[in-house]
Amino acid sequence: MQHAFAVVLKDLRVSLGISQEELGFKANYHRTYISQLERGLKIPTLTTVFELAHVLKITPAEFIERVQQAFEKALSEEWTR
Amino acid sequence: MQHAFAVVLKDLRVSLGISQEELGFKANYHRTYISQLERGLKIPTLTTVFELAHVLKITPAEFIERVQQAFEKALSEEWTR
DNA sequence: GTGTAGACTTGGGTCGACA
DNA sequence: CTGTCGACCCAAGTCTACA
Repeated sequence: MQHAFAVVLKDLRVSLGISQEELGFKANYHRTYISQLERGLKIPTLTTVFELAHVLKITPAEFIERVQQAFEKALSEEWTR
Repeated sequence: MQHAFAVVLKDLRVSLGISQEELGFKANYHRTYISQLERGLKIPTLTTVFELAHVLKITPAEFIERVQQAFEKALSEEWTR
């Protein structure tokens, strides 16, 4: 689940063509924290998700939906193994 | 924003007709913590949102969407004052 | 059944430095 | 530009108890 969030976050950031530094700066989070999020080392707070979504130009709900899908996909791949 | 989450959480719980105790039990969180969430004293982690959504029989994305709407509504009411 | 208080542990989030 | 380390602070989440 932390991993699902991590992947989606990185995908969104890369597809915007911005760096971790830039994302961190715009969302008011430390550069190293973004790094930790993208590696699934930390899991954000709801408020953090809202801030990140804002910078990533996506609604929080859409953001979560993608996490959900990535999560379920990971689960189904577990099952079929 | 914490307030928006609080309201939505309480609404969902009440509409299911279950107590804070029961919600806490089913989602594996302490009773008093649910109380704090519903009063906007604490803001949950993403994983917590997922667990709560599960017990509340709603998808995390829908859950967040409702929070979003409650949040924007609160903002617009600020504006028009 | 819920609010609140206080004390406690874990993990979110910061920050500087170096590869 | 990113990963990682280590130290730090504060908020998430627990738990007991009493109104």
